Amino acid sequence: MAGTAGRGAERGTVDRILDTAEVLFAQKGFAETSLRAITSKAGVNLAAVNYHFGSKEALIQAVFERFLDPFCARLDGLLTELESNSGSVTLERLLATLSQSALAVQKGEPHRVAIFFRLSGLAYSQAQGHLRRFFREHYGEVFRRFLEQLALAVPEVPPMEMFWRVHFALGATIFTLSGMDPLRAICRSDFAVEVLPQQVEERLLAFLAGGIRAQLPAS
Amino acid sequence: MAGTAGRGAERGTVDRILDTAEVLFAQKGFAETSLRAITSKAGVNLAAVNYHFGSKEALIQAVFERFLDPFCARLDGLLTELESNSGSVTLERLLATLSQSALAVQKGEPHRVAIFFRLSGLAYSQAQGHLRRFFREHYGEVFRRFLEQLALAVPEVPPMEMFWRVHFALGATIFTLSGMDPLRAICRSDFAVEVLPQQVEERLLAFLAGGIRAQLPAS
DNA sequence: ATGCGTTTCAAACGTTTGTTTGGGAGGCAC
DNA sequence: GTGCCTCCCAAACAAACGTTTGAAACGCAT
Repeated sequence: MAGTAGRGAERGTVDRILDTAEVLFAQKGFAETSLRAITSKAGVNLAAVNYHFGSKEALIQAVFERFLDPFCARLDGLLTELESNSGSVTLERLLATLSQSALAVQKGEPHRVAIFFRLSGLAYSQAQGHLRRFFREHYGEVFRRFLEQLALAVPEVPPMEMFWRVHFALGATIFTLSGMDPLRAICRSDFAVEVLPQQVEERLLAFLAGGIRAQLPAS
Repeated sequence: MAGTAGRGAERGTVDRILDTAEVLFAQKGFAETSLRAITSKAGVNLAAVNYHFGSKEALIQAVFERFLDPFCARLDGLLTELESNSGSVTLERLLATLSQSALAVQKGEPHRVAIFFRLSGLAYSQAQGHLRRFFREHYGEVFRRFLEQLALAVPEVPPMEMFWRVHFALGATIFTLSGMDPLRAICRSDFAVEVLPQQVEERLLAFLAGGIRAQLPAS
């Protein structure tokens, strides 16, 4: 076992593995991506993965940590900022905060946003146990605080109704953004229009706000 | 190779394989489910899969066909019914039609609805090529007709905007319903309330209608 | 009973998988 | 130099995978 961070000098083995793994995982899924595919494309030895990370499972978790740690740190900061200006948080502002946190952590590489959500979608549908637990333990607290602010912003929606609507919104986000590139390609061929990721984000936020504020069902 | 349908008498090998495969695929994903796991749990010989279906890929497609063929047939019928009553289709009615089609094809086994959507989600995120093509070729036409009716029901949303909102809605649906059971469990422990699948459906439809009709973004 | 097509079976096939091994560079302390 | 620790490498490992094989068992018409 060794330190999990590159020593700061030139791009080291650990980072080359993580960079390649996140792309391949996003393209083909976890089980469908072999360590040999990762290591050969990264230009490192096959044994390097088990040496630096311990196992394939640990590598998968490391890939997520590199995404989620800065994301949650950023979100955490923005949330405390919002909490200090008490009372005046709108739903739109809250959603924008969320997407800002996601965008901010990908410095200069917008295509990594798609990878980020693609991986999240895979984690949600493929995670048998170890990833689910990992998420809840590491990032559950920030999520709970976000829900608190959300209840404050939209008090007319009762808690349990909000619980479900948050998951509907989560689904729409992950699902769409994980297939962002193919969808933009369809849009290009069917409507002859080039749609920027930022415009997709605007559209999505409008949709989510409408859904969360929707009229309550009869029951 | 042989006929792909059981001969009508008692539950045959082919059906036992399909029944087991759909459950295991939904639980663990396609790549993570081995033919040995399927055949041993189904109580049939390992070679039976390759004998009756030809390959694992063909088995996956067969599982989807058993779900989607009746679903699309049902949806197709309901659509032509709506098309005859020209002009007066509301968005809510259209969404209800969709969910009716999904519910109707699972006679007496409501838990299969969850499996159905879980598989759809997996197909969307794991499909590398063969499944995507398969869907587009077999069920693209019905989908196009549904979009047509949708544009008629909500004319204030321009086509391209609607394109994105449909995929947002698709994401919310597949994502949530594929994780329906775990979410209901959380709801039970956090709110001490038992939520029926039908109530989830009502909530989802309200959310989707709100999102699709949401105010258009500034851009 | 004989023959034929269909289905089942245990066993083996060749690959590919994640992981482990033992040795050998390279850098730094002493 | 000698030791020591970190890292890299080619090779091998055992296990699991999808698929194929050839023979046995079945159903059914003749």
